[in-house]
Amino acid sequence: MTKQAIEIGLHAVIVAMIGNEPCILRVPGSSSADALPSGPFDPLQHRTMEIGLRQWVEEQTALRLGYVEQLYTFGDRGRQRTPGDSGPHFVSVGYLALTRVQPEQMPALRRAGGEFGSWYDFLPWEDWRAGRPAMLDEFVLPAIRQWAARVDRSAYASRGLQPSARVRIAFGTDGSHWDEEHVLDRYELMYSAGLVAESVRDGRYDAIRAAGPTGTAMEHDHRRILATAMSRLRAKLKYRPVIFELLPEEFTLTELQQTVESIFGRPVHKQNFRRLVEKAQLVEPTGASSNATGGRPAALFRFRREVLEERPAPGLRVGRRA
Amino acid sequence: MTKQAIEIGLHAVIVAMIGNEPCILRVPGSSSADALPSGPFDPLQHRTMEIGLRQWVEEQTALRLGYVEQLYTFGDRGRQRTPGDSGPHFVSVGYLALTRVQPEQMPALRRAGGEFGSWYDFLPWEDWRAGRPAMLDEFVLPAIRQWAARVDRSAYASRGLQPSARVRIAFGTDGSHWDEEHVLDRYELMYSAGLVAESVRDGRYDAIRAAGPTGTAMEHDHRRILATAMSRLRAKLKYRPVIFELLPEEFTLTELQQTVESIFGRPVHKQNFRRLVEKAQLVEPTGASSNATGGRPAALFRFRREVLEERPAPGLRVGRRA
DNA sequence: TCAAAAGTGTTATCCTTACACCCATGT
DNA sequence: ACATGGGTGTAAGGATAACACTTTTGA
Repeated sequence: MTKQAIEIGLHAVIVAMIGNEPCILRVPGSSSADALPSGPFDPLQHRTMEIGLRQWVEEQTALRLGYVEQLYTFGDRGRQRTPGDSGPHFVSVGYLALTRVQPEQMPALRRAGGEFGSWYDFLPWEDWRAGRPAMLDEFVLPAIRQWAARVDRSAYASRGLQPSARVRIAFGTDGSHWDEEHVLDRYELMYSAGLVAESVRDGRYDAIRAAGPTGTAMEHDHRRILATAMSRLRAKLKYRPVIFELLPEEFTLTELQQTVESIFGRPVHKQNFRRLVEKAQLVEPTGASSNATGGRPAALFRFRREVLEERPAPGLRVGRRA
Repeated sequence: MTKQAIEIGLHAVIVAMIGNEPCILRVPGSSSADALPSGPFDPLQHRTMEIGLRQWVEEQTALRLGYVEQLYTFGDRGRQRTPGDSGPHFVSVGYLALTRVQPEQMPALRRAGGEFGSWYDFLPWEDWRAGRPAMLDEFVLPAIRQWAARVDRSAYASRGLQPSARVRIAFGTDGSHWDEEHVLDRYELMYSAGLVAESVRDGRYDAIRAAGPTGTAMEHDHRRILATAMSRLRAKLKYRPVIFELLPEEFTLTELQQTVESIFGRPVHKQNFRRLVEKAQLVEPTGASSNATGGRPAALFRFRREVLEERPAPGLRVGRRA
């Protein structure tokens, strides 16, 4: 066993709702691109990686993290492109973390270099709340189909599905439907097809057409980690009540629905959503109501923590279509 | 950033069917306990950890791995208990891998030190194929309930669910049903309650009653990694056709059903299972039939690889009950 | 002819989806 | 009164779960 000087980096996708927008904390990267907040893991100081992560995030940002979940560990040599191959090597562990932000926390964050921005700035094609994004048909799909047709049956496609089949499933074309959980597949296909700035930067031979409105780039593979986090969170919502980690203590049903819609990136059906919430006994009325929005006042609810003890998989299994 | 000499270990839960038993490859550990096969990750040699894993497994065992999936990364200092706190530290990455074994491969494996054994040797309470295991009511549940009652409302239970609620959900008592996917929760509760040999070995203060038929112990936290792998595989089967990685090219529907039952550790309903397989168009008849079992000959089928291109989540969504 | 396993047909129930209308408040 | 968002009832269709019997072979 050759002993390598390996360093472990922890990268966090820290999600919070700001207004109606699902946002992530971003920091300036060492190049000009944005980066995810990250820190080292020192096994001398912290018993587990999650404890280490919580500590440096809370120290540097004063945010209290709620739900935290490990996403994936990348050991790629290509990740950190040091020219030549000696020197330390990196392994990075991605984490998803949910939190709440008060407006008064923002200036302190900004002084520390961080800032919350909509996650759809980075992956704009994932936002279907106002309908199917035009960029898909105008730019992404034509380009990616062309790429897929070119590499189908090439060495690249030797193992597993043909690229064009992967495109069909990931992007919901030709009879498949758009599945909001396939965020990572879509990002990876776009990367392979040279449709995001990162593929050009990484010098992939396929990167020949990176131009177009394909979102803000990030350092290293941080946008990939973000895509992983979105996939996981969108999936998780359906069987765990983590959505309440993003909401205030009290909220209206419409706020709950809008938060779900923001995360899923698509509208959901109002009546069915409410029936679902009611049947799952996820919330209880506080008795109070809110007239903040300028129509009929809405009843306020709170999360019924007891469901955790009552039901095996208390999530929001919202249906496919709005 | 303090630079630590950290080593990355890759640990593999390599699953294959032998007869009707789901088996994992086990190797002798450095103490007397069994261990999972593992190897170092050297970023100089391998571009990604998965490539590294495939290579040393294939070199050492001559097994060709099919589906491979990363499970979880542990960075615990407590894992490798070097007395004192200097020296190298370890991070271990767990993997699930599926393969097929021919009988003629077994002697070579054994010479290399490895051997396949039923995964239920390690987690016997997970096997409900012949009905609810008696050990649950005779030993596990009384002991674990006693532990839960004792630590409820103690510091241990400060965050999240009360231990007794966790027990209720994980073990399906008091109105909950047994969910075959909760393998990891059950193992972790048993570890905390001191019901497996590992908790005694690790010197946990709760480890006071480790005695009883709670399966073969493993080195370090390998049994925990196995539990993670079982959870993931049982969940995965429901939406990805990975079961076919464990079956021969041609198989009867009963063999398919028995393989699913072995992995899930419970019987499934025959007619509904067949209807499910048919509706999902997962298999096609080869035309041939097999009279190996001593009754009416069974038609042989093969996996229809095309489903991968046709359906978004082609798995075996078998129902809850037999 | 009987044991052993393969293979099928039907129904009740629940869940999902889709539909459109009434209600309470502020301006 | 009207605009704005809050809030509900109902029915069709499909999926799930439960039921028991017939068929084909080898011994």
